[in-house]
Amino acid sequence: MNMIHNVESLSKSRDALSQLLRVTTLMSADMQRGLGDLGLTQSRAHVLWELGTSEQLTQRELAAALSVTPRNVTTLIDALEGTGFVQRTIHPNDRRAVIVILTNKGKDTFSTLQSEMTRLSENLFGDLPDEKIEVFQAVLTILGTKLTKLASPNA
Amino acid sequence: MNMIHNVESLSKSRDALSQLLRVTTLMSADMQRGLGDLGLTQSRAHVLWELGTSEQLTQRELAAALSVTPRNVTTLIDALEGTGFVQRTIHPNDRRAVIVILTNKGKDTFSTLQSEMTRLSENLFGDLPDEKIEVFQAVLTILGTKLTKLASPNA
DNA sequence: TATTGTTATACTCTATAACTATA
DNA sequence: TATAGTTATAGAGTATAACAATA
Repeated sequence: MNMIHNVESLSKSRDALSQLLRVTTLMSADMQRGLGDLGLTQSRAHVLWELGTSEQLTQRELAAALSVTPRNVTTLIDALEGTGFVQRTIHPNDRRAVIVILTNKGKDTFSTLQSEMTRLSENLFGDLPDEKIEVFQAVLTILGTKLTKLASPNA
Repeated sequence: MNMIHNVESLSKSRDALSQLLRVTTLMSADMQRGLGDLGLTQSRAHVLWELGTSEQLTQRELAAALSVTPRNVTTLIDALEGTGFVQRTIHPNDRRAVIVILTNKGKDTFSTLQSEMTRLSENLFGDLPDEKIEVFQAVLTILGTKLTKLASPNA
């Protein structure tokens, strides 16, 4: 397959990656602004998102879901509990474990996050023709597969 | 334009955004692994990238290029100087200013970063047909424009 | 003996405010 | 008076290691 060593192909790939990184940066900045208005950081919003999706989780489960250490979860839950988004409750069967649940404020904020995600997605993709979105998503799926393999080469 | 309020369109946009975020996360993790092997963090790699692209910059210019405070640049340059990637030099005309340049190690590492970027881009896009890449990039360009407008609504 | 979460400690990125040296 | 960079201070995310309580 000679194409791979073609100069034009090289810069095409480079351009695509550069632009993907640029959009990534812009999107991250935009989301960070929005989260700040809600009194959240990205890490704390991740916690809220997991809890909103799963209803309730132990800190251990949160650590796994977020791919961070249990110690880190302690910090995040301390902060989210201090600002009233979540609440620690005792596990009915295992007195070592802590179950974290959303407060009413946490639930409301999770709803807002969902709405904001929808709003942003419509803002970004709502006026694009279906065919383009489909190709865009197809490419993203391929990239996701490749990146997942890069993350765990044994898989 | 009724399409925007069509349920199918809504979930299509949501799916596209979700997948974009997923790829973003995977890519960030992959790059962070690679940078760690080089003894760099993402922030420090950004500094190296700017210096590699511009040859030399004052700390003030770096702060502007990275969109961080001058104080933050001090921290980053302290760290990069301590690990041998960059060197502070005096400004010939302005004794208040510090010009930061890459050491030989810094130059070598910048070359490695460039190679790694090319390698990753080929890995991700090298075997995709041109038409798909073109649509993918076209969509990214549109997203970039919209996100830029979101960042500065007055523009 | 293994697991859950915490205390202890440390590194990194980031910011604002006050200050020094220079323009 | 304005600018470049630093010291002082602080908040936030992250990690490892040691430890307590519980399984």
